[in-house]
Amino acid sequence: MTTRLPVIQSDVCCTTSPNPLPELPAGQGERMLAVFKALADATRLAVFRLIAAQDAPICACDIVDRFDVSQPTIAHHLKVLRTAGLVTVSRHGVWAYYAVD
Amino acid sequence: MTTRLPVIQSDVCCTTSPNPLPELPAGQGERMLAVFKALADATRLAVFRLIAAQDAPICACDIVDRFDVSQPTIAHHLKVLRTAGLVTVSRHGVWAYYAVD
DNA sequence: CCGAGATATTGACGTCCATCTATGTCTCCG
DNA sequence: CGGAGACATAGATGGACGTCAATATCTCGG
Repeated sequence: MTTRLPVIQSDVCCTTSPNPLPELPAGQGERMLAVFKALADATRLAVFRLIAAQDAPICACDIVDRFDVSQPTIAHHLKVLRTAGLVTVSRHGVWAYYAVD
Repeated sequence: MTTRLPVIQSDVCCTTSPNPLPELPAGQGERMLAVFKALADATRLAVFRLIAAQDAPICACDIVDRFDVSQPTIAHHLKVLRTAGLVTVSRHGVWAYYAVD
């Protein structure tokens, strides 16, 4: 690990000014933040990993069965994952099938 | 996008049972969650991206200068990033230099 | 149509957390 | 040594969010 020391002038912490924060394409910063927020909850991360582990879209009721939280909570988490662009939903009759996007 | 339909039996939402949630090596689930939590804040994500954009470790004071939040808030964010294993700190005298881990 | 069931929405509530001010700790210089 | 400055910590506070119960919406079978 090479440091940038030594510091020649004693009244400044470093000789070279740091690089600026790199710009991101329009909307990409918000997208990235939304993805991290979506996966920053234990339940929601597990829901996403369960969906990602499937070979085919998984029914919402099967997701509800596998967690100890209520059905509205699962529905809320699925909406967050959908808004973040992480999963897609396709409805067939009364059932909703989720898959990774 | 191929769905798993049609459903033959009308009283169940799907014919095959979903795959279980895959197991992760010990501690890896907590680590992954900690990383997502650490990057799930706008300020903290920007701090991390600023550190990652450098060619050499960056001084903490240079980070403070680049954001509109107080010095204790930056110190708090840096501690979260450090705890999540995303950055490392090396002190030289009174200055602290941060780099990606 | 009407009832049953699957999913989504609403509103309330408790907890977590980002932020601040104030203060502590540590290092260096005169 | 003592003061100044860089960074960390402590405590308080306001807002964000995960969760639930209740309810709405939608679809299908009888």
